[in-house]
Amino acid sequence: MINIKENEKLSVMNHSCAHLLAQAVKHLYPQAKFWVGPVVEEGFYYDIDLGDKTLTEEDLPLIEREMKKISKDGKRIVRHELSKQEALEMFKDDSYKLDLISRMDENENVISCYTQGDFTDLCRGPHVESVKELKYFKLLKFSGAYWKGDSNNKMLQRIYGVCFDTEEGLNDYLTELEEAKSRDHRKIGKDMELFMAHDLVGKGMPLWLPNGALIRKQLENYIYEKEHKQGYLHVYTPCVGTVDLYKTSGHWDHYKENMFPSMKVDEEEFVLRPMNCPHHMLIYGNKIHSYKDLPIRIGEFATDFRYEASGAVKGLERVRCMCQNDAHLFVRPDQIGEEFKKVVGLILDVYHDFGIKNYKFRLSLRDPEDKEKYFDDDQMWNEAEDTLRKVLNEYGIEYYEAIGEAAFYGPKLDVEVKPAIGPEVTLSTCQLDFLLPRRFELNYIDSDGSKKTPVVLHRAIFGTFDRFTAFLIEETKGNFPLWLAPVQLNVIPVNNDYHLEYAQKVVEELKNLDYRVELDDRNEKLSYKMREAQVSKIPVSLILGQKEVDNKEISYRLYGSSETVTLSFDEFKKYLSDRMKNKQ
RNA sequence: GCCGACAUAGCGUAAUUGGUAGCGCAACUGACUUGUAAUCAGUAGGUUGGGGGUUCGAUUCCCUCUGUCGGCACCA
Repeated sequence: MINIKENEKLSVMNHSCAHLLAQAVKHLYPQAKFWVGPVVEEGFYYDIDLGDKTLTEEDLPLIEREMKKISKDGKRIVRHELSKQEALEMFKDDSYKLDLISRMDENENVISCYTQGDFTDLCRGPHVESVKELKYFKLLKFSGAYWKGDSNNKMLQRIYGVCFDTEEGLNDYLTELEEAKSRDHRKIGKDMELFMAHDLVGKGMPLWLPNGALIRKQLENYIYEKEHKQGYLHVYTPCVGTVDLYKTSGHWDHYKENMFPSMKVDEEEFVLRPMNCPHHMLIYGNKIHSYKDLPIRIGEFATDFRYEASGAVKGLERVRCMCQNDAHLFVRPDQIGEEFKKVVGLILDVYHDFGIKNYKFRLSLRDPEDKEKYFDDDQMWNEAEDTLRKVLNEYGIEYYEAIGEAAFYGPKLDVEVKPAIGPEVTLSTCQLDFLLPRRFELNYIDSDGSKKTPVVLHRAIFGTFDRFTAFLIEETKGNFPLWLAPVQLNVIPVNNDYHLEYAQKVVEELKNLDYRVELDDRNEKLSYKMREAQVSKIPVSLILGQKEVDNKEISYRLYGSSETVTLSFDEFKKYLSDRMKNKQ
């Protein structure tokens, strides 16, 4: 999908369109006061204080009509330059603009504003020449948005829209938005019976149905093998811990608002765990470790509970009960680079297997101006951050640095992907932690016999199985590769009276080879069964009739294809096993 | 959590100014015996998300709870 912000021409148009929106709003609601109206990837928005007026669905078409009217009028967009004093005077009745002006740099002598007809807005520009250039736009949605993005502030009303230079561009974009809705994992998850939700279970607590559970099981087996090969030791630990455990880890002080409230049982107070690090710290601490034993990698497919804000939960993507593909790597400081490299390598390997291409690496670093926010060990931070950079550069990976986005306990690498609907989310993560091993007083015996504190890498390749599955559903649109499909093969005899026996034999043989295969022996027309097979996105459908029976062949048709291929049964089995091997 | 919208059969939807709910697909039964995206006929399926209120009467109006959706905020 096109990124408006990165397209120079469309970016200017969308910015101008935001002004056009503001002008139209001002015409319809003279009390309106305006905050900011930037261009974003999806188009533009404007944050507006409408006083007592609350926007409703019906308002958008009215505003849009007014925008068209102004556009037809065709006023030029004229730039004026003002001194800061003049600007303060000009916008003296507009507290929002005054706030913007007052925060502008004194050295920036010139402040600009743009006028189109009866409307003037403070703006850096640039803009299109005239409002008549703005013809192909659409207002998409509206919502509340906190002033300055701070939830303590008043909520303004935000209107989103998008503008194109051609009608075709706009229509294509709107079609793409519709298409995105159709691959939303929540919709496909329901259609394909992958997961469900129920009021009686509660918000953010999806139930995995057999089809979804099958996919998840494949993911678990897959990543377990990968981790096992890299020397991970897998464990099982309880979903609860005492409050004292989380006081020790620091979660009680720093993460309590994201935890379910504690429960008292006899004399102990328990919480549902929001993460697994404390349990894994205790497992490390269960033995004395030599420097020679490190790194020690403790992995677990662990169910966690987080009290996510009610407005944040979404399908499988953001849930209150999740299963993490979690591991904690206990390393010596000199092993950080090597171990980090292995984790990044594993991420790349896995993404390659799943054919995931649209992702971004984000390296979150400490803000050196704000050291108080972070665990205090300059040398550790500097060395670690350099090491992470070095590894990423060695791989030649494109990444961006997010200054000030590090966790307070250490820098981290996140892999971000864009879901069908909504903002980017983190899939994989690898976080360095200098603090937690200290809090649990973990150590290893170094070569000189002294006790040293290990560094911990928290890492999750899939992130959570929940979110990864959500992403996978949207990537594949439910058309899963053979090795993941809940039902892999569907066998359709042409005529039950004559071909059923052969079909049953084929089914049995495929089942013996561990394929998930179904026999469709209902008394329906072949075309009807084929339609159902295609609608339910079964990767391979076999059609077995007289020709196949006579020649001991099979004919198959792939999902989304209109071609039929005929092979000997042996050739077909080879074809299947190749696809399984190549994860196709 | 905040702003706004929504909740009707398994799924997708309809119901005029308030007069106790229709349709399509799926399901079930029967007939048809099928060569690549829907064979025909019939049957059953609903305390209109829960609770409360207004009213002679509520799917419809009001309150509340729960859930869902679009954003915002959050995501040690």
